[in-house]
Amino acid sequence: MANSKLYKGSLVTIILKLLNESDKMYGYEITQKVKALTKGELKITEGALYPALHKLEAEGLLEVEVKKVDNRLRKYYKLTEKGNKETVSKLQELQEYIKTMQVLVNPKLIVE
Amino acid sequence: MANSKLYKGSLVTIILKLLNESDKMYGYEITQKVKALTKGELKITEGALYPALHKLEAEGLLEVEVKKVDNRLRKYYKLTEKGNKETVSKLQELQEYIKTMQVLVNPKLIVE
DNA sequence: CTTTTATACATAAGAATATTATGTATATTT
DNA sequence: AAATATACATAATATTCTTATGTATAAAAG
Repeated sequence: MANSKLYKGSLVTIILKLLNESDKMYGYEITQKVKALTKGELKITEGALYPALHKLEAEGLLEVEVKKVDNRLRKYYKLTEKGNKETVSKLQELQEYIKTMQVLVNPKLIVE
Repeated sequence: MANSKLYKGSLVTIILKLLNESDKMYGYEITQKVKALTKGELKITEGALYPALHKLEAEGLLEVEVKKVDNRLRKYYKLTEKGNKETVSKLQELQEYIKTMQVLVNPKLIVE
């Protein structure tokens, strides 16, 4: 997941936001979408993604629908109502994080 | 360290940048400085800070000078030359991270 | 004047998150 | 025919942090 350790902790935010836009997505699709959007800068590994999806489902933030396409399984995930709320919350946290880090790293600027 | 998991991975960047500005600081001073700059939003825990400082020292990014002030020990840390270079690198990574996350989270905006 | 809070270090046990490696299976491209 | 892409999954390990605990001195509060 990129050369930077900063991405640690960001995966759930990314998953939720992508599902928030695309209505429903399957795991492999998420990895490809992230790769494309970031021009290869960020690669979601399967060992991180699938356990994360399972956890979000167990928490009731995602619901699954299994489909067979071209004789292969796809597990489509979509946000529940709870998942939508959590998405908003996670995006706010991201904005807070960015603001706080800019204060720490550019202490001479006042960031509104 | 705040309510958000996003800070995971950011501690080294914070430490290096603060030392880059203040010439030398001791551990407790770092915790107080971060608390003050972020108005209490971010609190560096000792269980995270001290091992991180020891690791940075072991890697040759920091050097230590022990002083006794008011009959109490202080371990002053300052950046080595290698530490200065790493600071620049970590700050670039932070800017990259923020840019990438904004692409993922605001895919309709083009971020330069 | 005694207890609490602040200063200042440290480490160990455990939780959380991700990497790396491995496995299964089908479809497509070389 | 072999390699790559699609699509899922998990186990072992690494990394980072939280929580809890420990030591010790100084200052503030009751």
